Amino acid sequence: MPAKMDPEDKIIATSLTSQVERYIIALIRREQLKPGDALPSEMQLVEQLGLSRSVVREAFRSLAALGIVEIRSGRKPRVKTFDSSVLELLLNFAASTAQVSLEQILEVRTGMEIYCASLAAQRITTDEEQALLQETCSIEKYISDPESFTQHDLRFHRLLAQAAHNFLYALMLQALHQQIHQSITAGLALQQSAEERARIVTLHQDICAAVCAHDAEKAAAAMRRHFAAVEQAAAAAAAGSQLYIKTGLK
Amino acid sequence: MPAKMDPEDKIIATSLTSQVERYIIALIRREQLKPGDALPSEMQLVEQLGLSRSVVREAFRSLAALGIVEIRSGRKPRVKTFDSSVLELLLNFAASTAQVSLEQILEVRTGMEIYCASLAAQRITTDEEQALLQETCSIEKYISDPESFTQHDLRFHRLLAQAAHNFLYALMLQALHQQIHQSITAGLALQQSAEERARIVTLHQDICAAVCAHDAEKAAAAMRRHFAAVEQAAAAAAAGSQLYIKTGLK
DNA sequence: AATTATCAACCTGTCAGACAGTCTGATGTT
DNA sequence: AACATCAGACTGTCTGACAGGTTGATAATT
Repeated sequence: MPAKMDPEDKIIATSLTSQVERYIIALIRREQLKPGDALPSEMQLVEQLGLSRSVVREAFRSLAALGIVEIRSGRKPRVKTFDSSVLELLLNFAASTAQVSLEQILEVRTGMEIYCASLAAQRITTDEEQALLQETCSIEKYISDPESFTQHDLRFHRLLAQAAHNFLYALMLQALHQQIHQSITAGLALQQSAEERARIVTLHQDICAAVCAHDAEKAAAAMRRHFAAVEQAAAAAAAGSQLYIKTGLK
Repeated sequence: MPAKMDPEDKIIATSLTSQVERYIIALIRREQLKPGDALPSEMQLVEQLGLSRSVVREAFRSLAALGIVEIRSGRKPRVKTFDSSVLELLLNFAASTAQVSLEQILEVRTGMEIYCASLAAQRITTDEEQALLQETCSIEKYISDPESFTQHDLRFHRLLAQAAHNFLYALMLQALHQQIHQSITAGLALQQSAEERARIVTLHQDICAAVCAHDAEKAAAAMRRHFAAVEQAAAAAAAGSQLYIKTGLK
């Protein structure tokens, strides 16, 4: 076991596994490996580093958990394409352990979506305009079906994030959306009334129009109005449920 | 840049280790464990689930990589307090493998900071006002020392995130800041001229004043101006470096 | 009695070897 | 040239073992 530990490293006191993690990350960076590229197999690294297989295995599994590499039985580990799943998992966990509240998530989403709308207005392509228009119609069409309505609403916002042509925005918003959607289906969030949904349709049409007109200012303003309405509805719902609790009336 | 799911996700990759991961997460949720609470030891879970120790170990290490649990030699695993380190690691990796560009990070930061400023204006406490004011002075004071200047600039924005009283904002902005700071120190980002720094000081003073005056509108507007300036400087720097490359002149 | 020192039990970190199931690419067949 | 087959490589899981860190109760000291 030629695992030479410098005494100076004891301050960091990192486990061998963590060191191997960093080694692999450094390897990816050094070799400029791209998503899909193969990494050394466990045994190759074992021989190369003179460590036991457990250590190398755990390092790979940790990186897999972070969504950095992909490991599947029988195949060499590969660099993985980044996606929102890890972020979703973390957000989900943070929310379910009450370290982060739904209000906080919604606030973050608000800030991101407003700016995202103005970016989308500047960058949207004609194809994306088509898709956005169609989705806006779908939202209106399914106004009476809360389930589909929510579904199309989320899709609308996802299209907008794509139109901003910023991968990180699409990624983060996707994670936030997923978390919010989950809260909604769990009945933890606002139940929208028909009037509220009608207003939301109008607001979405405003957003769509502004974005397609490449008017960043108007798009941001419309999105601001949208989230102001959402916030208002959420506050009303919270107050309403309290009233319901207090009075026992509907 | 599609945020679509791979069709290979159709069947959940259910290795035993992944199942144990989910089991532990479910356990934390079910028992409503809070950060710092102890989890079952490896051996306890081994007996409880009738699996080998490797499987349980790898599950714990994966969760540790995600920042969900904390494992240290000799001690039982504990639920960990959420922090930005995982997000930083992921962002750092995404940036270094060119899956995400610095511009994209900066854009996300822009959207978040603008809204964050308006939230801060509504929620800042007098103590936080004090700290913000002091930091604003520090920025001005160290205007001639780029290193300290950047340091205080980051601190200013961190204080603002705290004043917004939204843990998620603080968390995400911290991760974005760290990544941007790293790019700056690596010389990958803009080198600010003295005039630019002077302008930034003014803009920070504007932000500070608006926030302390509890004027959300003005705070957002000031922050927008700030990032418009940053963006402009970045664009100029990019054009300048291109010019430098092309002409060989300074 | 209060404080400190000690130690045993528990726990994680690492190593070694083994076997089963999966995947890939080369080989051979049609 | 297209296809079927198969050996080799690779990961998933299990068992057993030992070193070293951590903790809390017990014993020793003041």
